[in-house]
Amino acid sequence: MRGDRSAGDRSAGDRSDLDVERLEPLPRSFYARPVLTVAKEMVGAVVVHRDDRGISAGRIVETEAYRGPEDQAAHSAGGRRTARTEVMWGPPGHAYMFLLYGMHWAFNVVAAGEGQPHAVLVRAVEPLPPVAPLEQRRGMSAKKRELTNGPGKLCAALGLGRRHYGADLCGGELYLAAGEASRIGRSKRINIDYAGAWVDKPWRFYERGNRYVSVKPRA
DNA sequence: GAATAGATTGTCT
DNA sequence: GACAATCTATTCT
Repeated sequence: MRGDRSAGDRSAGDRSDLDVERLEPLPRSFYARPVLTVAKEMVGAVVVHRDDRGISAGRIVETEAYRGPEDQAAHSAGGRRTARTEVMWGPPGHAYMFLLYGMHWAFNVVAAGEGQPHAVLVRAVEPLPPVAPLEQRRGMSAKKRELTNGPGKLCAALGLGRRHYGADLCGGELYLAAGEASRIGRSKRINIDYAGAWVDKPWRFYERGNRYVSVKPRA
């Protein structure tokens, strides 16, 4: 007798009643704040992307803040300003895309103010309906947590890549919409062993108990 | 479930 | 020419 489900049975991860078509972009003022604040408040927000496959969306469940030039883990560490990092030095509310390990794209949001090269990495999202476009791009079912539980995986699923470098998130095909999260956890950032003393900063934020969080947080 | 190796390319030295 | 804010398949237990 499965398949029969009352409202009270609905699991916390079921967002089937959320209508992504009606979500409005967050204003630039959301991004023009300290990067740690933006990173924390992005948990629960929704990434919306429209292209010729239709609409694709995911609810953010994990982020990391990068705060150059002092943060040795950031690509803007030490004041580094090149063609790749240029968008981080500009106004907030734009997309910073970069290629990882020669294969996977990662999606970041530029935060704080112009001249402050700060950004927030989106590490994991929870798929939102319609899930068909995400399943097609990844070649797997939305029932699997592997669909979007990592920076490279979510970009592949949502159709994000190099053409989104520098995209304005306040009025375009790609934006963030407001959303709530309860029980936000905090931990060290992932895979930044090269960053010296900055390795230990608790600048990773995630929704506790959400099955799409990329790795089990260490206590 | 945990550990390991291999893939593959833009960016910077 | 080295290396990277990773993912996947495979091989263990």
